[in-house]
This record gives sequence, C-alpha cells and structure tokens, in this order.
Amino acid sequence: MKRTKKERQQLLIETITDNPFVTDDQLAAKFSVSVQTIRLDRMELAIPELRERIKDVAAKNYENEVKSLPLDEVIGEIIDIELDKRALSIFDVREEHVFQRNGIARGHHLFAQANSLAVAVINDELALTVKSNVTFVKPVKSGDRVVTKAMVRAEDKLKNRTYVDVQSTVDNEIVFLGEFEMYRTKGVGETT
Amino acid sequence: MKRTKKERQQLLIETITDNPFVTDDQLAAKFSVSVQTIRLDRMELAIPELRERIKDVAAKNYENEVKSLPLDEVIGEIIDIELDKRALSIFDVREEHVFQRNGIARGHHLFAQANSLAVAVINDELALTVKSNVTFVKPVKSGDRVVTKAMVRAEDKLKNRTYVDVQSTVDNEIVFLGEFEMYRTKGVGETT
DNA sequence: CTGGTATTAGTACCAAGTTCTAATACTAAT
DNA sequence: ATTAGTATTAGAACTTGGTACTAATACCAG
Repeated sequence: MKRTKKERQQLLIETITDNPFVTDDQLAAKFSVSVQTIRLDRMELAIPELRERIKDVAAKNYENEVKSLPLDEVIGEIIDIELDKRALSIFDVREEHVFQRNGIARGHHLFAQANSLAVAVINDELALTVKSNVTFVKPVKSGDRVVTKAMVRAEDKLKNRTYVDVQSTVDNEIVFLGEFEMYRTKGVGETT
Repeated sequence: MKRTKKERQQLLIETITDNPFVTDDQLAAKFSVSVQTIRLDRMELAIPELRERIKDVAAKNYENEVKSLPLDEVIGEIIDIELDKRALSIFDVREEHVFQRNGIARGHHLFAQANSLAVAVINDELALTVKSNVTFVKPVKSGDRVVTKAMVRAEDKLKNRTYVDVQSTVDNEIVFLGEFEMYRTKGVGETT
C-alpha cells in the first residue's frame, strides 16, 4: 500500500480531530482499507466511536454554557445580619462559576455576592447600587467557600446614600474587596 | 399521578429542552408510560431522537467553535467584536433580573454583562478582572434592552494589564459606566 | 521457509432508535 | 349498553454505527 500503518494512524488522528463526525466507513474509504483496520487503529489509538465523540462534543458544549447569574434575591447564603450595620454570607464556588479553562471563578459571581449582600444589609424597602469600586485580590477556585462580610461604613442622610465596605475571604485570606455606594429611599431608623 | 396527554407532552418538551441527553426509556419511566407512548409523543411534537438531538448540540457547538472566541462565556449576546479593540453586546432585561418591589434591575446583572464583555474583548486565553470601578447611572427596568460597549483604552505591557472602558445604554441613554483593569497572560499580538 | 505483524472477513451482539401492524383501554355521546 | 374515537401498549422487523471476538490470509524480514 501507499502509506504505512504509522502514517495512516497519524492521518487518522488528524482527520478525526478535524472532523469528529466522520464514520468508520468513511474513514475506510478515505484510506482505502477495510473498516476493521480502521477499528483496530482506533483501538490502538484509544479513539472512541463516532457516537461517543459526538456526545463528547455536545457535552462539552453543554457544560461550557455559562450559567447566568442565579435569579435569587441574594447570591450566596446570608448567615448573619444586623441591619444597617453588618452582614455575612457564604457562597460555595462550583464548576459552573469558573472559567473552564483555568478553574478560576468569574468575577461577576463574586461581585454578585458582594452586591447582593450590600443590598441586604440596608434596612430599606429599596436599595440600589449607585457606584462601586472593587478589587479581585486573589483568584478564587472551584470548591472554595467564599465568606463575605459587608460593613456599613457611613451614611449621607442628605443624599440618601449609604456606604458599604465588603470583604470576601477564602480560608481567611482576602480574595475580594469592594466599596459600594448605595442609594436608599429612607434614612436609617425611619419607618414610613 | 395521571396527567393528560397534553400535560405530559408539555412536560416532555420542557424535560428534553432542559436535558437533550435523556433517552426514551428514561422518559417512559419518568412519566410512567410505555416507551411507545413517548415515541408517539415525540413524533407528534416532531422531537428528534436522542442521537439526533446530541448531534444537533454538537454541531451547534462546532459551528461556534469554528468562529472560535469564547462567545459562550458571555452574559448577554455579543453582536460585534474586534479583539483587543472593542466589543458590543446586548442583554434583554427580564422579570427575573429585577427587584420585584420596584422592577429595577439588580446591579450585578449589569455588572456581569460588562465584566464578561471586558473578558471577551481581550484576545487572550486567560483574562481576569483585577479591579473595577462602576457607576449605575440610571435604573434599568424589565423589558429594557441594554446595549453594552467595551473599549480597550490602554495597555500596560510590563504589568500585563489591559484597561477596558465599558458603557451601557438603554435607548441611547447611558445607564452604566465602568472601568475594568484586566490581567492577561500575554501581551497584544503575542501568540505563544 | 518460518515468524511476526498487518490486514481482512465474518459472526454474534448492543443501544437506541424507526416503521408498521395490531391489540387493548378509556371516555364520551348517542 | 353500544359504539366511535382517541390514547396507550405490545411486538416484530429493520437500521446505524458501532463492540468483541475468532479466524483466515497477506506481506515482509531474516
């Protein structure tokens, strides 16, 4: 034959990598060998069958589909809160929160936890984030438990503003710092 | 226990949409009907068989992959991108993104759109947000279509930093402004 | 000519279906 | 109660794209 086994197998790898949707039949025709030879080759090279290859591609796609932010009121679980003073929440980082490439959590999940905690700590029907200044100090990985603390730092009664500092840690190491300027409808202590 | 045909078919659609990888057998067990019934349902609803569904998912993935770019990894839909220069995405605000109380979008959704666009615009395998400074200029409501533009403003090759300005508008009115300091592994134009 | 590798052939089997036919079950209405 | 019509279930034959295995043959080197 024209090609040696090695050459054929090399080409096989390339062909399948290039187009995982190709059947053994098509490959056999392409290389002018029998289907069995192709199957032997695949076995030696540990290349799975067509359906498995397709499933892999599909599954990868599915996993990679970004989970948008959850729709809950609060991202993370609030475990302690003292209105208008401080609040504490935890958030367990899972696979769906990280870049699959490097396992590092997407920034907006940490932001979401901090932001919703800043909203929660304010004792008001309506609290909106006006500005925020955040630093992602250290990468957070899948499996990490992020403990986030929000502390009300100051109040501007005239402007209806509340300033909240947020700090997130993993194993007591700071991973995220944020300052949030929040708008509120009513001042502290008002009830109407 | 006993659902009507319509109910079952509705649930069937949802189930398969949610998880295309489910077999007729599993569906039959789930709805306590025979496999044949499931197949009749699929025929009536023109839902293809498992393998075709998987192939569809895979094919879709493949198309996207050919266009390269981690377009999947973005909150909102990227409609235009010029790597290392600018990018544009749209995000339709729906009920689940807003505070029920007042219909105003939660800040972290806008942040997420901006943040993921800032990540996407950077032509690098790995881009991480280091710092960001954002302002929620104007409340965004359910039904609004947020158009977000990210522009690369500067590059600090020594520190591996890229500075991205992000601006979101609804009906040409600015609703969100952000500055993002991004870390990248490689400089612009480098390939290895 | 003999051994070892490479290739081909053939059989039985599998999953997850399709297509088709036929039998039953349920329900609603005359 | 009978009957029509829909809904459900059952079963057999066939399809794809394979796996797993056995066995025969081809090729090439020493």
